[in-house]
Amino acid sequence: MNGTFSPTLIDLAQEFREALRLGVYMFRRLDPEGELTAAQLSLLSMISHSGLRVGDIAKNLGIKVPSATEQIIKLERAGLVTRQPDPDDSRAVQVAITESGTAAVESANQRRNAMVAELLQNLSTEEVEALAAALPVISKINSSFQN
Amino acid sequence: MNGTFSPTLIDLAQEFREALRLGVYMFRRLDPEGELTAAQLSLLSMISHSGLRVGDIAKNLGIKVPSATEQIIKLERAGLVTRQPDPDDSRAVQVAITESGTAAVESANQRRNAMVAELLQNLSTEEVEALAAALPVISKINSSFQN
DNA sequence: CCCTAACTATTAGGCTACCTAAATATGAAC
DNA sequence: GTTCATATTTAGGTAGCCTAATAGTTAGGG
Repeated sequence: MNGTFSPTLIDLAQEFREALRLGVYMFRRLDPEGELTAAQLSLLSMISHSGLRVGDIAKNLGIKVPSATEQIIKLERAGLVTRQPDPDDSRAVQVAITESGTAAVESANQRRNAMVAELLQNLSTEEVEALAAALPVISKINSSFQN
Repeated sequence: MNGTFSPTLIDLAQEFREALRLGVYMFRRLDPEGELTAAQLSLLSMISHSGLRVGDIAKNLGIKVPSATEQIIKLERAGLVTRQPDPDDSRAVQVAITESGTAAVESANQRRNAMVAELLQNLSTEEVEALAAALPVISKINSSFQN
């Protein structure tokens, strides 16, 4: 399964892989003195419009259910989400964001977006355009990865 | 510090941040039944051409020195790198890859690049080009993040 | 010289965010 | 009304970071 791909594609793959690695570090650093960790912000953002069941949260985040439970319990202790049995299926648990959760998301999002925007400011117009054009592609790649 | 950026830049920042989050999961999944973890592969790839000191490795990976030491010790135990005092400066430690380390890097790189290449195959020519154009930009952003 | 300050790496201890396997409880189907 | 499937939690483990403290080495100034 190795000669199957063109050399240029393999090169791009390697470069993409390295970019992913760098991205992991950038994402982590985007969590300064923050009230919310990056993972918590992702979870909260997801349920900010409507509550979801634990399993759905895990699926959307691309993590296993116990990992989602763990995060949710932490957020519940912090008063940022509530957990209530799903009225339609008492096996399931509905997770909803609280007012203070919403406030935390907004402030964290603002601060982080400002941080990122500051980094993006150092780019040339062409670089910004190149980045903007590629982001949907990255999102597409991720979808196809999920299976 | 919030009205400082143009709305489009803020939007891009948000989109970029989400792409980073997706990237974190993709990167993690890129580590199947592998002999090497993603972090180990990055480290080994870095020293595959010439040995480096622990501090340089940490710097290049964007992690702190103790974290690099930890990884290096694991790799040494696995027989993939050697550690020797730097002849020019006995405070420092030269880390070099072993033959079996080189073999591990090659096989892991091949398998992972093939995995990524498979994902990239589903993209159109334009999408591939967009991605290729953006990767250097991402790398640049990361550098400016390092300070 | 030697003493102090600067540097390099390691050790110790801690944390986040994942994971798998097993337990619990509810729902569904025959 | 068992039995099988589904949803979540609990328990225990791991990777990969971090900071603070320690030990050894080098370099510079008096």
